[in-house]
Amino acid sequence: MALLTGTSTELDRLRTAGLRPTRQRVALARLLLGPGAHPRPRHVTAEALHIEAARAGIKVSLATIYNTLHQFTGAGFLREVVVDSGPSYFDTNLGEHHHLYFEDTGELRDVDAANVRVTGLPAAPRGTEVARVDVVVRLRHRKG
Amino acid sequence: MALLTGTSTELDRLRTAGLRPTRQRVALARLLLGPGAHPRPRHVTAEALHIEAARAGIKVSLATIYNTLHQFTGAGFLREVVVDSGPSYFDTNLGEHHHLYFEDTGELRDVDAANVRVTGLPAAPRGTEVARVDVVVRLRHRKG
DNA sequence: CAATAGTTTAGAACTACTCTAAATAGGAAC
DNA sequence: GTTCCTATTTAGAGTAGTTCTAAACTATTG
Repeated sequence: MALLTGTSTELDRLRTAGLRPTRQRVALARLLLGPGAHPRPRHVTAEALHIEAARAGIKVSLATIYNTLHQFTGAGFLREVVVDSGPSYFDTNLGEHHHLYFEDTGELRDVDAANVRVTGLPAAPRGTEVARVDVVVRLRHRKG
Repeated sequence: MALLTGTSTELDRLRTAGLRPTRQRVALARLLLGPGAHPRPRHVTAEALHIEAARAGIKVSLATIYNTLHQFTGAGFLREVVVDSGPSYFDTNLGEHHHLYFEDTGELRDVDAANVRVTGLPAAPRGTEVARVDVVVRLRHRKG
């Protein structure tokens, strides 16, 4: 009874994405994508997720954390965000959005793209298409 | 005579910025910022600059390349751009501008900000100010 | 030109990942 | 269930990009 409690939403999502629902993947999917897991949207680093998983009693190596984060990104469950050197963030917010980046703390906050309009950008050059337009508002502690 | 040829513009810029005009810094300033050095704007990585300097007969260690790039950035001679994991780019374009990023090749191209308008962004939260708004258009090879 | 403080350097160290090859574990077939 | 096969996981080595350290060097001041 204990093993199969809870919805198997995550299990189904994994299977649909062609990912075998292993213990590690299911557990990480619950942590990141499960209902009421953490307040979302979240911006998690591999290192942070590794620690969080360990605290939750999930035994998973760092290599698997990286593999899984990339597989989830490929499957469209997450979005990778790089704003500066240092670790990548994986964002659970899949909607169109941009970011507020606090340079002093490294904190990343979402900005719904619904209200934001970017005009005057050039057309995509021949042979290319726009994958995404990222807007990052870099904030620093007000001086003075 | 040979040692002091050329304008000493770079030398003065360094001094004004409080940077002692050492052989290495002057040589790198000429490569990056000097008139007619390379077509500009440029997006150079530390590694690429190290190789370029070596080819130009400038003996400079990689550590100094990194130090100098950061000092130049601090002095406002360069701007650091991070678009994905991998090396940082240092941009000689100091005007307001955004970037086209070719995901397949890693190429970075400037977009003059004069024509671009970004509206609907939230105000900077209390105690912070906007350091910069970066727009990155991510391009990929058109599929299909 | 000597003193001194800022610079440079080689090489070690470090961070954030990725790879490798062996062990493990889903899941289909019986 | 048991067997088999392949996907997955893992520890640990390896790598890229960058920073640190402590000693050697050099631009400037007196």
